[in-house]
Amino acid sequence: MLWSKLFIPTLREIPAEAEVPSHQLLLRAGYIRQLAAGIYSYLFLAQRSLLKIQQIVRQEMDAIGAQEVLLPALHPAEIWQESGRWDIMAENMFRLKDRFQRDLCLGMTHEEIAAVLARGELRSYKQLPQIWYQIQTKFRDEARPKSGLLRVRQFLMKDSYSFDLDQAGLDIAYEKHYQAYRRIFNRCGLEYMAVEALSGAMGGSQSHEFMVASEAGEDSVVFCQACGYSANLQKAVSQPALPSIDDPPGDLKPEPFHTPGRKTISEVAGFTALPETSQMKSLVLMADGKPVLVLLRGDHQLSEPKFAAISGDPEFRPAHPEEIREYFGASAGSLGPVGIKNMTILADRALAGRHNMIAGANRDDYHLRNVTLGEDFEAELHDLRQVAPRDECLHCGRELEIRKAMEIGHIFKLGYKYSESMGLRVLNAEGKEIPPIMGSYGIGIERILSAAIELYHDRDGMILPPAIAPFSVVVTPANNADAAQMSAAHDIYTKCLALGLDALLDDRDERPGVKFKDADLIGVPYRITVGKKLAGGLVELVERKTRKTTDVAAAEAAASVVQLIS
RNA sequence: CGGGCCGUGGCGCAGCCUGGCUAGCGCGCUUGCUUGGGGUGCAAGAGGUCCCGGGUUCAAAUCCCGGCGGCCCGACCA
Repeated sequence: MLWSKLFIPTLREIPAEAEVPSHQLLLRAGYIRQLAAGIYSYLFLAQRSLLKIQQIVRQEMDAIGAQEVLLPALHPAEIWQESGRWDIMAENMFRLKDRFQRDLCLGMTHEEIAAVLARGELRSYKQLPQIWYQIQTKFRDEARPKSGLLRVRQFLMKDSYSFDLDQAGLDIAYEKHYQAYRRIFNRCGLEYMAVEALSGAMGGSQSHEFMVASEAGEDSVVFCQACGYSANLQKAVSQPALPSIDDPPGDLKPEPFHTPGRKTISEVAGFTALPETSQMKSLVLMADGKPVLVLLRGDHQLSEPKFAAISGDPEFRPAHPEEIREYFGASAGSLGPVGIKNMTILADRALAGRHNMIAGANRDDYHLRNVTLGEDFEAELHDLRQVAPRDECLHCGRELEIRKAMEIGHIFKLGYKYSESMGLRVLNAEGKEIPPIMGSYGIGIERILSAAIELYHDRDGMILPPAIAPFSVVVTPANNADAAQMSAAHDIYTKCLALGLDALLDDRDERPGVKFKDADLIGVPYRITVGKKLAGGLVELVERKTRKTTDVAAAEAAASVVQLIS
């Protein structure tokens, strides 16, 4: 295509609202424009790149036998009420009414719709397994859209749904997706990790997230360089770093002492001259309307997802001050497990085997020393803590690393949640009605582009992997006034097209500097510069990523690019 | 939902605190000349409901009240 005819509105300056690199560059390079918070128009370059990504996704989904469909984006409320998610999705779902005042919503995901389609059509085990996928616009009324295309209210998702006769079948569908996702992200040129993840509001048993390490990400991943263990911080497990000092020996009895005004762990640690690892942290949470006392080592943080899973109440909340006073007779800051009989006590495993620790005395401004789990009080032991820096890998002992990351894909073994709630049934070989088992698998299309930009850019612009760049090569005559250069550039451009390259001819009547800057900005992987060396029959082949420049014969230029890309 | 910042030609900003002439600068845009290997130089132009509504005042971009919108932090997040 001829650049002079295209609408590629590049900006010299960074729009004030853009913070993260991908957002800044998408705006500057003329890929996107904002319509409202979390809602963007995709201009020519973005659309071109997104179509390439979608094509890769399609090819790999087709390769595992998945069938492309297109489900509605507009859903009647009843479907979501059946699964119970009409309420669960709360404010995150866009809702509207039709002219008859019937409730509708815009689809934020499609488990329900896929299940409804399946229950109307699937009758026999002979029709299984099935994998249906679509690439479609999703709508989510995010509390806080941010970071350009990273968290938006309308976006493209490849989502697929598998239906199998039994667990073994689901395992196969899951593994197929896992491998297909690896191929997709590899082909898109991304460096990524597949990590263990929580299922969240999706429900289900097993789940992996595909993550790209980036400071712009909103998640944290924990991983082990030695054995390859990796998990979302929400789910990760670890061996905690040892306490800073040994516990006092002996079987000592709890003993109250005055701690005026010392409420936080660090205040009590300072006051007692004992490290935070010697303190017992007491949290009071309300789960299913009942109080639960949670105990952690002083330096540890509660993992809210783990507590939600253990308590069975995803809607749990911290107890209010009045409730704490009612149950403990003291305020937060002086709470502890000794003498507490009126509620469940959960203790983190890091407290097992510890002796003579410091805990609140359930009397304002008093704490107890010499508190020992199993002797002075009883508690259920669970993994309740969030992995912290310096923790060790549970599998191999190596120190774990924690990094910020962005999610680009997520796969779930759903189990029977939707088949049962939505009444999906097929006859098995024995003629008995059974619910199929489901899986659900998603890829954020725009996030692949955003992640690639976050990973690969420099101060001049994007450095897109060739597979997802809007163009593979740009042919740039340095001087439009030079008829020989222009004509040679045209020839090379035509040859590129003939060889199947996505080529762009920068025929704009601009100074060479402008053309070079723009080419760098929009991230075209290769540039063929037709300039003064043409007199000697040579042109320059420049690799965007390395800036490496090679002189090649004008007649060979197009073929050289083909060679580099394949 | 809590906290913070911000709305002034297409973009980046100044002016506002301390109200006052015709709202200014850089970039971009148009035209002409010039230049032609990393955002060329010169000249002449076009382009603004100062987010919206109300109030105070002789006078409001500026002060006050109320909205709307955008960004960031936190909470939330399949």
